[in-house]
Amino acid sequence: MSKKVYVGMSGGVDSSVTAALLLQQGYDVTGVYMKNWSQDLPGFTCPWQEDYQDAKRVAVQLGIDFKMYDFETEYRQRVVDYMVAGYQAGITPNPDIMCNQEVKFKLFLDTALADGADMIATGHYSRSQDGKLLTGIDGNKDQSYFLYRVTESALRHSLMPIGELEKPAVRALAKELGLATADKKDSQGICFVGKVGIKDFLLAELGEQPNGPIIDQHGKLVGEHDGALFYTIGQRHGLNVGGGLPYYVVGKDMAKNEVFVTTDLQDDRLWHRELNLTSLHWINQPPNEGIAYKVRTRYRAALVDCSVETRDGQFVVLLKDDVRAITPGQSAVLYDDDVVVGGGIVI
RNA sequence: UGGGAUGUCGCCAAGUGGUAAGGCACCAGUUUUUGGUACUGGCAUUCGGGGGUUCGAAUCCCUCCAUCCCAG
Repeated sequence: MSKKVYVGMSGGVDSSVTAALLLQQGYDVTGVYMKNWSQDLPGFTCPWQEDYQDAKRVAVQLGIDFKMYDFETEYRQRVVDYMVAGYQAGITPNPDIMCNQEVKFKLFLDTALADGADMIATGHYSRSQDGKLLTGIDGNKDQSYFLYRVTESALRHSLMPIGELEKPAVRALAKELGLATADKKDSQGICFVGKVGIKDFLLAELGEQPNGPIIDQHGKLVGEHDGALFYTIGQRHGLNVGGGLPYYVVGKDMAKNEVFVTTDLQDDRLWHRELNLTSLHWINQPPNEGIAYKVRTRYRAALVDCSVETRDGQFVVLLKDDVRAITPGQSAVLYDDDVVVGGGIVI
């Protein structure tokens, strides 16, 4: 009897093709739409119903079973609240990483298994092999960065067939199969952000924030911000201060509600050669000191040569090159060739 | 109150008689399953106000206003 796979179908092309491929490969496929968010926001109408319809349409085309899991409550608690709390604390969290850790590869997996599935599958550009997480073949789309917090056991129950393909091939396949989502524009990870903008979202969640000073590299007051928590390291726009060169955020003092900026691209505060990580997560084995790895400090950023060590009980990544705008709350992911070792959150 | 300097888009800033550079910010779009970055495009009929000279002025003259600095 063929294996029963539950495919997370978001209503996008990637997960549509994922389902189609698994079907071709002989799996007993069931499509599942995860309803994680449905709330409209000021100036934003949540498209979840359309997405649901698109996913269902593809399922019908493929002739597979289809169902919906409602994870709104959990998504709200484990992803959105986490994100909002992070911003309030002055850091810049990555909600999509949390979504994969908590929702897709925990809640969805557990629910699917309890429902009778043998495996789950997602439309990530990444590969899951023997409990290991590998980069996607398409170096341009590789999404393994978002998945470093997934566990080995979850990977053993997960399939990511799209990871073997390049994006154009996925599109072509969707077209060839005549899938309803073939020409659909790529969607965002979190439906409401990207469309609404993180600042507007936080404003809706937290309300107006107290204004505070924007201070440049000479200690000079150059402007006023409308809430330090809205700004992140390396950010250039949104400060509303001009005059010659662009200003980049290099730091914040949440207690004093101050934002520090610089016009000097060589400013020490903008470049780092070391990363201190917390909330470490290793998929199979922890990395070894003295071995060369590569690290990625933000999605789609270039991989940087590095090594690791523990110093005074603190896990440290030593970079071979300076990296710009290292941001607390963001994740650093270690790679050993095309294998994702794991990573942690920047302090 | 004397003496000096300056006033060009929200900010910085070219332009000293020939019909308003550029940068920042901002806005729009592209890239992107976080935030951010980057890229592309848009953005002063007008040069502190009012007179005058001239075919023609932000650029010359007069005057008023504002700001800054040094004196006191």
